[in-house]
Amino acid sequence: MLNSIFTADCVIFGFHEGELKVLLIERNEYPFKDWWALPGFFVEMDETIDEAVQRILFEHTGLRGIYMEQLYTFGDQKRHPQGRIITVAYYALLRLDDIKMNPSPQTDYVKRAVWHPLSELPKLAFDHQHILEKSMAKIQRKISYSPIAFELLPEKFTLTQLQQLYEAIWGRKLDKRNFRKKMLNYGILKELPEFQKGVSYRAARLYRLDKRKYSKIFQNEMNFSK
Amino acid sequence: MLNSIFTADCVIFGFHEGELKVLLIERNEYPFKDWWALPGFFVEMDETIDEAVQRILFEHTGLRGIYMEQLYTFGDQKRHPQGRIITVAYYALLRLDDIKMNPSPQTDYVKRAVWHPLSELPKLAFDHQHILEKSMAKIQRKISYSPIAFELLPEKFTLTQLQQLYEAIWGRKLDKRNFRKKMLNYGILKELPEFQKGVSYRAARLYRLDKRKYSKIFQNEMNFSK
DNA sequence: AATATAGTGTGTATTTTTTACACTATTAAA
DNA sequence: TTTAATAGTGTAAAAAATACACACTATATT
Repeated sequence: MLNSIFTADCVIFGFHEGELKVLLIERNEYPFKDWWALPGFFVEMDETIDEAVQRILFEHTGLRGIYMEQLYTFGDQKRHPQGRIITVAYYALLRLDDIKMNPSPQTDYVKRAVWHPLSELPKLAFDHQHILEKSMAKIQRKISYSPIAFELLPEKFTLTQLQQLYEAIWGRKLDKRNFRKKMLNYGILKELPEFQKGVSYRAARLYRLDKRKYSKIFQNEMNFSK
Repeated sequence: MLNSIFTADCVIFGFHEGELKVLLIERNEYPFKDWWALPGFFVEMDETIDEAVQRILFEHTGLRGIYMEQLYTFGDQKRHPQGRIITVAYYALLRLDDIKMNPSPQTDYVKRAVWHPLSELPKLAFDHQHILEKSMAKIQRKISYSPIAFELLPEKFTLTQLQQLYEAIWGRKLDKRNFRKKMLNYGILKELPEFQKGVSYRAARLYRLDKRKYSKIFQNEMNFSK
Protein backbone atom coordinates (compact mmCIF):
# COMPACT_ATOMS: atom_id res chain seq x y z
CA MET A 1 0.00 0.00 0.00
CA LEU A 2 1.40 3.30 -1.01
CA ASN A 3 1.49 6.19 1.33
CA SER A 4 2.65 9.08 -0.74
CA ILE A 5 2.61 12.82 -1.04
CA PHE A 6 1.00 14.48 -3.94
CA THR A 7 0.98 17.80 -5.64
CA ALA A 8 -0.98 19.71 -8.22
CA ASP A 9 0.74 21.42 -11.15
CA CYS A 10 -0.94 23.83 -13.47
CA VAL A 11 -0.31 24.91 -17.02
CA ILE A 12 -1.70 28.43 -17.13
CA PHE A 13 -2.38 29.69 -20.62
CA GLY A 14 -2.94 33.28 -21.60
CA PHE A 15 -3.39 35.01 -24.93
CA HIS A 16 -1.77 38.39 -25.51
CA GLU A 17 -0.87 40.31 -28.64
CA GLY A 18 -1.79 37.45 -30.90
CA GLU A 19 0.40 34.98 -29.05
CA LEU A 20 -0.33 32.10 -26.74
CA LYS A 21 1.64 32.30 -23.52
CA VAL A 22 2.31 30.12 -20.52
CA LEU A 23 2.99 31.31 -16.99
CA LEU A 24 6.20 29.81 -15.67
CA ILE A 25 7.86 30.32 -12.33
CA GLU A 26 11.53 30.39 -11.46
CA ARG A 27 12.09 28.04 -8.55
CA ASN A 28 13.70 29.25 -5.36
CA GLU A 29 14.00 25.82 -3.76
CA TYR A 30 15.73 22.54 -4.31
CA PRO A 31 15.40 20.38 -6.29
CA PHE A 32 15.70 22.26 -9.56
CA LYS A 33 16.50 25.55 -7.80
CA ASP A 34 16.73 28.40 -10.36
CA TRP A 35 15.00 26.32 -13.02
CA TRP A 36 11.82 27.32 -14.76
CA ALA A 37 8.82 25.19 -13.86
CA LEU A 38 5.06 25.06 -13.91
CA PRO A 39 3.33 26.64 -10.92
CA GLY A 40 2.43 23.93 -8.47
CA PHE A 41 2.17 23.03 -4.85
CA PHE A 42 1.33 20.34 -2.40
CA VAL A 43 -2.34 19.61 -1.96
CA GLU A 44 -3.44 20.27 1.62
CA MET A 45 -5.34 17.81 3.76
CA ASP A 46 -8.55 19.82 3.97
CA GLU A 47 -9.03 20.78 0.35
CA THR A 48 -10.17 18.99 -2.79
CA ILE A 49 -7.74 18.85 -5.68
CA ASP A 50 -9.79 21.41 -7.54
CA GLU A 51 -9.64 23.72 -4.56
CA ALA A 52 -5.90 23.30 -4.35
CA VAL A 53 -5.55 24.32 -7.98
CA GLN A 54 -7.79 27.35 -7.48
CA ARG A 55 -5.54 28.28 -4.58
CA ILE A 56 -2.42 27.89 -6.70
CA LEU A 57 -4.00 29.99 -9.40
CA PHE A 58 -4.88 32.69 -6.90
CA GLU A 59 -1.43 32.68 -5.34
CA HIS A 60 0.20 33.13 -8.72
CA THR A 61 -2.18 35.46 -10.47
CA GLY A 62 -4.28 37.13 -7.78
CA LEU A 63 -7.40 35.95 -9.60
CA ARG A 64 -10.25 33.68 -8.57
CA GLY A 65 -12.76 31.74 -10.65
CA ILE A 66 -10.33 30.97 -13.45
CA TYR A 67 -11.41 28.32 -15.95
CA MET A 68 -9.51 25.11 -15.33
CA GLU A 69 -9.70 21.43 -16.07
CA GLN A 70 -7.87 18.37 -14.89
CA LEU A 71 -5.50 16.97 -17.44
CA TYR A 72 -3.63 13.90 -16.25
CA THR A 73 -1.99 12.37 -13.22
CA PHE A 74 1.69 11.56 -13.37
CA GLY A 75 2.99 9.07 -10.88
CA ASP A 76 6.20 7.48 -12.09
CA GLN A 77 8.67 6.82 -9.33
CA LYS A 78 11.37 8.50 -11.40
CA ARG A 79 9.66 11.77 -12.16
CA HIS A 80 10.86 13.41 -8.94
CA PRO A 81 14.42 13.11 -7.58
CA GLN A 82 13.13 12.92 -3.99
CA GLY A 83 11.18 9.78 -4.69
CA ARG A 84 7.67 9.19 -5.70
CA ILE A 85 5.61 12.31 -5.81
CA ILE A 86 2.37 12.05 -7.65
CA THR A 87 1.23 15.15 -9.43
CA VAL A 88 -2.19 15.90 -10.76
CA ALA A 89 -1.76 18.23 -13.71
CA TYR A 90 -4.35 20.83 -14.65
CA TYR A 91 -4.53 23.44 -17.32
CA ALA A 92 -6.11 26.84 -16.86
CA LEU A 93 -7.24 29.48 -19.31
CA LEU A 94 -6.98 33.10 -18.39
CA ARG A 95 -8.14 36.44 -19.77
CA LEU A 96 -4.86 38.21 -20.00
CA ASP A 97 -4.55 41.96 -20.20
CA ASP A 98 -1.78 44.44 -19.58
CA ILE A 99 -2.46 44.58 -15.85
CA LYS A 100 -1.97 40.88 -15.43
CA MET A 101 1.18 40.73 -17.50
CA ASN A 102 3.41 41.13 -14.43
CA PRO A 103 2.19 38.75 -11.79
CA SER A 104 3.84 38.72 -8.37
CA PRO A 105 3.31 35.33 -6.84
CA GLN A 106 2.76 35.20 -3.09
CA THR A 107 4.79 32.13 -2.25
CA ASP A 108 8.33 31.72 -1.04
CA TYR A 109 9.37 28.89 -3.26
CA VAL A 110 8.96 31.12 -6.29
CA LYS A 111 11.51 33.74 -7.27
CA ARG A 112 9.35 35.25 -9.97
CA ALA A 113 6.64 34.36 -12.44
CA VAL A 114 6.90 35.29 -16.10
CA TRP A 115 4.67 34.79 -19.12
CA HIS A 116 6.56 32.91 -21.82
CA PRO A 117 5.44 32.72 -25.44
CA LEU A 118 5.03 29.12 -26.52
CA SER A 119 7.64 29.67 -29.19
CA GLU A 120 10.35 30.57 -26.69
CA LEU A 121 10.14 28.16 -23.81
CA PRO A 122 13.11 27.51 -21.54
CA LYS A 123 14.08 24.06 -20.38
CA LEU A 124 11.69 23.01 -17.64
CA ALA A 125 12.15 21.22 -14.33
CA PHE A 126 10.90 17.69 -13.61
CA ASP A 127 8.65 16.31 -16.36
CA HIS A 128 7.01 19.68 -16.87
CA GLN A 129 7.89 19.84 -20.54
CA HIS A 130 5.90 16.68 -21.02
CA ILE A 131 2.95 18.02 -19.02
CA LEU A 132 2.96 21.17 -21.10
CA GLU A 133 2.93 19.25 -24.37
CA LYS A 134 0.08 17.12 -23.18
CA SER A 135 -1.99 20.14 -22.21
CA MET A 136 -1.35 21.73 -25.60
CA ALA A 137 -2.64 18.59 -27.27
CA LYS A 138 -5.68 18.71 -25.02
CA ILE A 139 -6.67 22.29 -25.79
CA GLN A 140 -5.96 21.80 -29.47
CA ARG A 141 -8.57 19.11 -29.47
CA LYS A 142 -10.97 20.72 -27.06
CA ILE A 143 -11.09 24.07 -28.85
CA SER A 144 -12.59 22.31 -31.85
CA TYR A 145 -15.67 21.05 -30.03
CA SER A 146 -16.22 23.39 -27.14
CA PRO A 147 -16.10 27.11 -26.69
CA ILE A 148 -13.07 27.24 -24.41
CA ALA A 149 -11.46 29.80 -26.70
CA PHE A 150 -13.59 32.50 -25.12
CA GLU A 151 -11.98 31.87 -21.76
CA LEU A 152 -8.79 33.29 -23.22
CA LEU A 153 -10.29 36.41 -24.77
CA PRO A 154 -11.50 39.62 -23.15
CA GLU A 155 -15.24 40.10 -22.71
CA LYS A 156 -15.37 42.08 -25.96
CA PHE A 157 -13.22 40.93 -28.82
CA THR A 158 -12.86 41.22 -32.57
CA LEU A 159 -13.21 38.38 -35.01
CA THR A 160 -9.58 38.79 -35.94
CA GLN A 161 -8.55 38.25 -32.33
CA LEU A 162 -10.67 35.14 -32.19
CA GLN A 163 -9.16 33.85 -35.39
CA GLN A 164 -5.62 34.61 -34.22
CA LEU A 165 -6.34 32.61 -31.11
CA TYR A 166 -7.40 29.55 -33.10
CA GLU A 167 -4.35 30.01 -35.30
CA ALA A 168 -2.08 30.25 -32.26
CA ILE A 169 -3.49 27.12 -30.69
CA TRP A 170 -3.46 25.09 -33.88
CA GLY A 171 -0.21 26.56 -35.15
CA ARG A 172 -1.54 27.18 -38.63
CA LYS A 173 -3.23 29.90 -40.66
CA LEU A 174 -6.96 29.89 -41.32
CA ASP A 175 -8.91 31.48 -44.13
CA LYS A 176 -10.48 34.72 -42.94
CA ARG A 177 -13.71 34.51 -44.89
CA ASN A 178 -14.36 30.89 -44.11
CA PHE A 179 -13.54 31.38 -40.47
CA ARG A 180 -15.95 34.29 -40.09
CA LYS A 181 -18.70 32.58 -42.03
CA LYS A 182 -18.52 29.48 -39.90
CA MET A 183 -18.11 31.25 -36.59
CA LEU A 184 -20.99 33.63 -37.19
CA ASN A 185 -23.16 30.75 -38.38
CA TYR A 186 -22.96 29.11 -35.00
CA GLY A 187 -24.99 32.03 -33.74
CA ILE A 188 -23.15 32.15 -30.44
CA LEU A 189 -21.61 35.55 -31.03
CA LYS A 190 -23.43 38.77 -30.27
CA GLU A 191 -22.53 41.68 -32.51
CA LEU A 192 -21.99 44.79 -30.38
CA PRO A 193 -22.59 48.38 -31.49
CA GLU A 194 -19.01 49.11 -30.55
CA PHE A 195 -15.65 49.16 -32.25
CA GLN A 196 -12.01 48.80 -31.39
CA LYS A 197 -10.35 51.96 -30.05
CA GLY A 198 -6.88 53.39 -30.33
CA VAL A 199 -5.81 51.68 -33.51
CA SER A 200 -4.31 53.59 -36.42
CA TYR A 201 -6.35 51.76 -39.01
CA ARG A 202 -9.94 50.84 -39.60
CA ALA A 203 -11.40 49.82 -36.26
CA ALA A 204 -12.86 46.34 -36.08
CA ARG A 205 -16.29 45.55 -34.72
CA LEU A 206 -16.49 44.05 -31.27
CA TYR A 207 -18.38 40.88 -30.41
CA ARG A 208 -19.11 39.04 -27.25
CA LEU A 209 -20.21 35.51 -26.50
CA ASP A 210 -23.97 35.07 -26.37
CA LYS A 211 -24.21 32.97 -23.24
CA ARG A 212 -27.76 31.79 -23.77
CA LYS A 213 -26.84 30.12 -27.04
CA TYR A 214 -23.44 29.13 -25.72
CA SER A 215 -24.99 26.48 -23.49
CA LYS A 216 -26.85 24.88 -26.39
CA ILE A 217 -23.62 24.61 -28.30
CA PHE A 218 -22.08 22.69 -25.45
CA GLN A 219 -24.55 19.92 -26.23
CA ASN A 220 -24.28 20.01 -29.99
CA GLU A 221 -20.54 20.50 -30.22
CA MET A 222 -18.74 22.85 -32.48
CA ASN A 223 -16.70 21.39 -35.27
CA PHE A 224 -13.82 23.43 -36.58
CA SER A 225 -11.33 21.71 -38.74
CA LYS A 226 -10.01 24.27 -41.19
CA MET B 1 1.31 18.79 2.96
CA LEU B 2 -0.81 15.78 2.30
CA ASN B 3 0.40 12.32 2.98
CA SER B 4 -2.25 10.11 1.52
CA ILE B 5 -2.95 6.70 0.17
CA PHE B 6 -4.09 6.20 -3.30
CA THR B 7 -5.70 3.60 -5.44
CA ALA B 8 -6.39 2.82 -9.06
CA ASP B 9 -9.86 1.85 -10.25
CA CYS B 10 -10.62 0.51 -13.65
CA VAL B 11 -13.70 0.47 -15.83
CA ILE B 12 -13.24 -2.65 -17.94
CA PHE B 13 -15.40 -2.69 -21.05
CA GLY B 14 -16.14 -5.70 -23.15
CA PHE B 15 -18.39 -6.29 -26.13
CA HIS B 16 -20.33 -9.52 -26.38
CA GLU B 17 -23.41 -10.54 -28.34
CA GLY B 18 -24.03 -7.02 -29.57
CA GLU B 19 -23.93 -5.55 -26.10
CA LEU B 20 -21.44 -3.39 -24.27
CA LYS B 21 -20.57 -4.83 -20.87
CA VAL B 22 -18.64 -3.76 -17.81
CA LEU B 23 -16.78 -6.04 -15.43
CA LEU B 24 -17.91 -5.44 -11.85
CA ILE B 25 -16.77 -7.13 -8.68
CA GLU B 26 -18.70 -7.97 -5.58
CA ARG B 27 -16.76 -6.68 -2.60
CA ASN B 28 -15.80 -9.00 0.21
CA GLU B 29 -14.45 -6.27 2.49
CA TYR B 30 -15.64 -3.25 4.36
CA PRO B 31 -16.53 -0.57 3.50
CA PHE B 32 -19.28 -1.42 1.04
CA LYS B 33 -19.00 -5.16 1.75
CA ASP B 34 -21.34 -7.09 -0.58
CA TRP B 35 -21.75 -4.12 -2.89
CA TRP B 36 -20.88 -4.12 -6.56
CA ALA B 37 -17.90 -1.98 -7.45
CA LEU B 38 -15.27 -1.33 -10.08
CA PRO B 39 -12.17 -3.49 -9.86
CA GLY B 40 -9.46 -1.56 -8.11
CA PHE B 41 -6.62 -1.77 -5.69
CA PHE B 42 -3.97 0.17 -3.87
CA VAL B 43 -1.01 1.22 -5.93
CA GLU B 44 2.18 -0.34 -4.60
CA MET B 45 5.32 1.60 -3.84
CA ASP B 46 7.45 0.05 -6.55
CA GLU B 47 5.13 0.29 -9.53
CA THR B 48 3.95 3.07 -11.78
CA ILE B 49 0.23 3.77 -11.90
CA ASP B 50 0.03 2.19 -15.35
CA GLU B 51 1.73 -0.92 -14.01
CA ALA B 52 -0.69 -1.08 -11.12
CA VAL B 53 -3.60 -1.00 -13.52
CA GLN B 54 -2.07 -3.71 -15.69
CA ARG B 55 -1.71 -5.75 -12.54
CA ILE B 56 -5.34 -5.16 -11.58
CA LEU B 57 -6.38 -6.13 -15.08
CA PHE B 58 -4.35 -9.31 -14.92
CA GLU B 59 -5.66 -10.24 -11.49
CA HIS B 60 -9.24 -9.87 -12.65
CA THR B 61 -9.10 -11.21 -16.17
CA GLY B 62 -5.94 -13.30 -16.42
CA LEU B 63 -4.89 -11.24 -19.43
CA ARG B 64 -1.88 -9.01 -20.09
CA GLY B 65 -1.37 -6.20 -22.56
CA ILE B 66 -4.94 -4.97 -22.43
CA TYR B 67 -5.63 -1.58 -23.99
CA MET B 68 -6.13 1.01 -21.26
CA GLU B 69 -6.04 4.73 -20.76
CA GLN B 70 -6.08 7.01 -17.78
CA LEU B 71 -9.36 8.80 -17.30
CA TYR B 72 -9.44 11.08 -14.29
CA THR B 73 -8.25 11.39 -10.73
CA PHE B 74 -10.81 11.72 -7.98
CA GLY B 75 -9.64 13.14 -4.72
CA ASP B 76 -12.52 14.59 -2.75
CA GLN B 77 -12.21 14.05 0.98
CA LYS B 78 -15.77 12.77 1.04
CA ARG B 79 -15.56 10.14 -1.66
CA HIS B 80 -14.36 7.45 0.74
CA PRO B 81 -15.83 6.82 4.21
CA GLN B 82 -12.39 6.07 5.65
CA GLY B 83 -11.11 9.50 4.80
CA ARG B 84 -9.29 10.85 1.86
CA ILE B 85 -8.35 8.20 -0.61
CA ILE B 86 -7.33 9.42 -4.00
CA THR B 87 -8.20 7.20 -6.89
CA VAL B 88 -6.84 7.34 -10.38
CA ALA B 89 -9.52 5.98 -12.69
CA TYR B 90 -8.70 4.15 -15.89
CA TYR B 91 -10.78 2.51 -18.52
CA ALA B 92 -9.77 -0.61 -20.39
CA LEU B 93 -11.05 -2.23 -23.57
CA LEU B 94 -11.04 -5.94 -23.91
CA ARG B 95 -11.63 -8.53 -26.61
CA LEU B 96 -14.30 -10.60 -25.00
CA ASP B 97 -15.12 -14.09 -26.05
CA ASP B 98 -16.91 -17.00 -24.48
CA ILE B 99 -13.83 -18.16 -22.58
CA LYS B 100 -13.43 -14.86 -20.83
CA MET B 101 -17.06 -14.53 -19.91
CA ASN B 102 -16.52 -16.14 -16.48
CA PRO B 103 -13.50 -14.51 -14.91
CA SER B 104 -12.24 -15.73 -11.56
CA PRO B 105 -10.36 -12.92 -9.90
CA GLN B 106 -7.33 -13.86 -7.83
CA THR B 107 -7.77 -11.48 -4.95
CA ASP B 108 -9.33 -11.90 -1.55
CA TYR B 109 -11.26 -8.70 -1.40
CA VAL B 110 -13.39 -9.88 -4.31
CA LYS B 111 -16.18 -12.39 -3.91
CA ARG B 112 -16.77 -12.72 -7.63
CA ALA B 113 -16.50 -10.76 -10.86
CA VAL B 114 -19.39 -10.58 -13.31
CA TRP B 115 -19.89 -8.92 -16.66
CA HIS B 116 -22.88 -6.57 -16.50
CA PRO B 117 -24.62 -5.15 -19.56
CA LEU B 118 -24.65 -1.37 -19.44
CA SER B 119 -28.41 -1.45 -19.48
CA GLU B 120 -28.64 -3.42 -16.23
CA LEU B 121 -26.18 -1.97 -13.79
CA PRO B 122 -26.57 -2.43 -10.06
CA LYS B 123 -26.01 0.37 -7.60
CA LEU B 124 -22.28 0.85 -7.20
CA ALA B 125 -20.03 1.50 -4.20
CA PHE B 126 -18.22 4.78 -3.55
CA ASP B 127 -18.41 7.20 -6.48
CA HIS B 128 -18.04 4.39 -8.97
CA GLN B 129 -21.26 5.23 -10.77
CA HIS B 130 -19.81 8.62 -11.52
CA ILE B 131 -16.51 7.14 -12.72
CA LEU B 132 -18.39 4.78 -14.99
CA GLU B 133 -20.44 7.59 -16.53
CA LYS B 134 -17.34 9.61 -17.11
CA SER B 135 -15.61 6.76 -18.88
CA MET B 136 -18.64 6.18 -21.09
CA ALA B 137 -18.53 9.82 -22.11
CA LYS B 138 -14.85 9.45 -22.85
CA ILE B 139 -15.13 6.43 -25.12
CA GLN B 140 -18.18 7.90 -26.85
CA ARG B 141 -16.02 10.81 -27.86
CA LYS B 142 -12.85 8.86 -28.49
CA ILE B 143 -14.44 6.27 -30.74
CA SER B 144 -15.29 9.02 -33.19
CA TYR B 145 -11.74 10.09 -33.80
CA SER B 146 -9.58 7.10 -33.04
CA PRO B 147 -9.79 3.41 -33.81
CA ILE B 148 -10.33 2.20 -30.25
CA ALA B 149 -13.38 0.26 -31.37
CA PHE B 150 -11.13 -2.49 -32.68
CA GLU B 151 -9.78 -3.10 -29.18
CA LEU B 152 -13.22 -4.45 -28.33
CA LEU B 153 -13.65 -6.73 -31.32
CA PRO B 154 -12.07 -10.07 -32.11
CA GLU B 155 -9.24 -10.16 -34.61
CA LYS B 156 -11.68 -11.05 -37.38
CA PHE B 157 -15.06 -9.39 -37.35
CA THR B 158 -18.00 -8.60 -39.60
CA LEU B 159 -19.13 -5.13 -40.55
CA THR B 160 -22.35 -5.75 -38.70
CA GLN B 161 -20.45 -6.44 -35.50
CA LEU B 162 -18.48 -3.25 -35.97
CA GLN B 163 -21.65 -1.28 -36.56
CA GLN B 164 -23.36 -2.83 -33.54
CA LEU B 165 -20.41 -1.76 -31.44
CA TYR B 166 -20.70 1.85 -32.55
CA GLU B 167 -24.44 1.68 -31.94
CA ALA B 168 -23.90 0.24 -28.46
CA ILE B 169 -21.42 2.91 -27.51
CA TRP B 170 -23.44 5.78 -28.91
CA GLY B 171 -26.77 4.35 -27.89
CA ARG B 172 -28.40 4.95 -31.24
CA LYS B 173 -28.98 3.23 -34.55
CA LEU B 174 -26.86 3.94 -37.58
CA ASP B 175 -27.69 3.56 -41.24
CA LYS B 176 -26.17 0.35 -42.59
CA ARG B 177 -25.31 1.56 -46.06
CA ASN B 178 -23.82 4.84 -44.91
CA PHE B 179 -21.86 3.16 -42.17
CA ARG B 180 -20.30 0.63 -44.52
CA LYS B 181 -19.54 3.20 -47.17
CA LYS B 182 -17.76 5.43 -44.72
CA MET B 183 -15.93 2.72 -42.85
CA LEU B 184 -14.66 1.03 -46.00
CA ASN B 185 -13.62 4.40 -47.41
CA TYR B 186 -11.15 4.92 -44.60
CA GLY B 187 -9.24 2.05 -46.11
CA ILE B 188 -8.19 0.71 -42.75
CA LEU B 189 -10.11 -2.54 -43.06
CA LYS B 190 -8.71 -5.55 -44.84
CA GLU B 191 -11.28 -7.76 -46.51
CA LEU B 192 -10.54 -11.39 -45.71
CA PRO B 193 -11.36 -14.37 -47.95
CA GLU B 194 -13.29 -15.84 -45.04
CA PHE B 195 -16.83 -15.81 -43.80
CA GLN B 196 -18.70 -16.21 -40.56
CA LYS B 197 -19.30 -19.79 -39.49
CA GLY B 198 -22.09 -21.54 -37.66
CA VAL B 199 -24.89 -19.14 -38.46
CA SER B 200 -28.19 -20.28 -39.87
CA TYR B 201 -28.42 -17.50 -42.39
CA ARG B 202 -26.17 -16.04 -45.04
CA ALA B 203 -22.67 -15.83 -43.57
CA ALA B 204 -21.13 -12.38 -43.43
CA ARG B 205 -17.68 -11.58 -44.71
CA LEU B 206 -14.91 -11.17 -42.18
CA TYR B 207 -12.58 -8.19 -42.01
CA ARG B 208 -9.59 -7.28 -39.93
CA LEU B 209 -7.87 -4.03 -39.15
CA ASP B 210 -5.09 -3.15 -41.58
CA LYS B 211 -2.46 -2.07 -39.11
CA ARG B 212 -0.21 -0.32 -41.60
CA LYS B 213 -2.96 2.10 -42.55
CA TYR B 214 -4.26 2.19 -38.98
CA SER B 215 -1.26 4.25 -37.86
CA LYS B 216 -1.84 6.85 -40.54
CA ILE B 217 -5.40 7.23 -39.41
CA PHE B 218 -4.18 7.99 -35.91
CA GLN B 219 -2.66 11.16 -37.29
CA ASN B 220 -5.50 12.19 -39.55
CA GLU B 221 -8.31 11.32 -37.20
CA MET B 222 -11.47 9.53 -38.07
CA ASN B 223 -14.66 11.44 -38.00
CA PHE B 224 -17.82 9.53 -37.48
CA SER B 225 -20.93 11.43 -36.68
CA LYS B 226 -23.81 9.47 -38.11
C1' DA C 1 -38.57 -30.04 -52.95
C1' DA C 2 -40.69 -26.05 -51.40
C1' DT C 3 -40.93 -22.54 -48.11
C1' DA C 4 -39.86 -19.74 -44.12
C1' DT C 5 -36.44 -17.21 -41.62
C1' DA C 6 -32.91 -14.14 -40.63
C1' DG C 7 -29.44 -11.40 -41.71
C1' DT C 8 -26.13 -9.77 -45.82
C1' DG C 9 -25.00 -6.60 -49.20
C1' DT C 10 -25.65 -2.93 -52.38
C1' DG C 11 -26.57 2.56 -55.28
C1' DT C 12 -28.32 6.96 -56.10
C1' DA C 13 -30.11 11.44 -55.62
C1' DT C 14 -30.32 15.41 -52.45
C1' DT C 15 -28.64 18.38 -49.08
C1' DT C 16 -25.14 20.26 -46.37
C1' DT C 17 -20.57 21.47 -45.47
C1' DT C 18 -16.10 22.62 -46.78
C1' DT C 19 -12.97 24.73 -49.51
C1' DA C 20 -10.49 28.05 -52.55
C1' DC C 21 -9.98 32.48 -53.75
C1' DA C 22 -9.22 38.67 -54.23
C1' DC C 23 -10.77 42.96 -53.94
C1' DT C 24 -12.93 47.28 -51.84
C1' DA C 25 -13.69 49.96 -47.44
C1' DT C 26 -12.13 52.49 -43.52
C1' DT C 27 -9.18 54.96 -40.43
C1' DA C 28 -5.12 57.38 -38.71
C1' DA C 29 -0.72 58.97 -39.49
C1' DA C 30 2.72 60.88 -42.39
C1' DT D 1 -3.46 63.61 -50.37
C1' DT D 2 -1.17 59.71 -49.98
C1' DT D 3 0.34 55.74 -47.54
C1' DA D 4 -0.06 52.01 -44.43
C1' DA D 5 -2.50 48.76 -42.07
C1' DT D 6 -6.24 46.06 -41.25
C1' DA D 7 -11.57 45.22 -41.76
C1' DG D 8 -14.99 43.28 -44.19
C1' DT D 9 -17.35 40.78 -47.85
C1' DG D 10 -19.51 36.48 -51.84
C1' DT D 11 -19.55 32.87 -54.97
C1' DA D 12 -18.63 28.71 -57.31
C1' DA D 13 -16.82 24.02 -56.99
C1' DA D 14 -15.86 19.94 -54.51
C1' DA D 15 -16.53 16.87 -50.93
C1' DA D 16 -19.10 14.81 -47.40
C1' DA D 17 -23.31 13.53 -45.19
C1' DT D 18 -27.77 12.01 -45.46
C1' DA D 19 -32.12 9.53 -46.65
C1' DC D 20 -33.88 5.67 -48.40
C1' DA D 21 -35.63 -0.11 -50.05
C1' DC D 22 -35.07 -4.32 -51.98
C1' DA D 23 -32.88 -8.52 -53.88
C1' DC D 24 -29.62 -12.12 -52.30
C1' DT D 25 -28.07 -16.15 -49.69
C1' DA D 26 -27.62 -19.88 -46.43
C1' DT D 27 -29.77 -22.73 -43.39
C1' DA D 28 -33.63 -24.89 -41.01
C1' DT D 29 -38.26 -26.58 -41.34
C1' DT D 30 -42.02 -28.87 -43.34
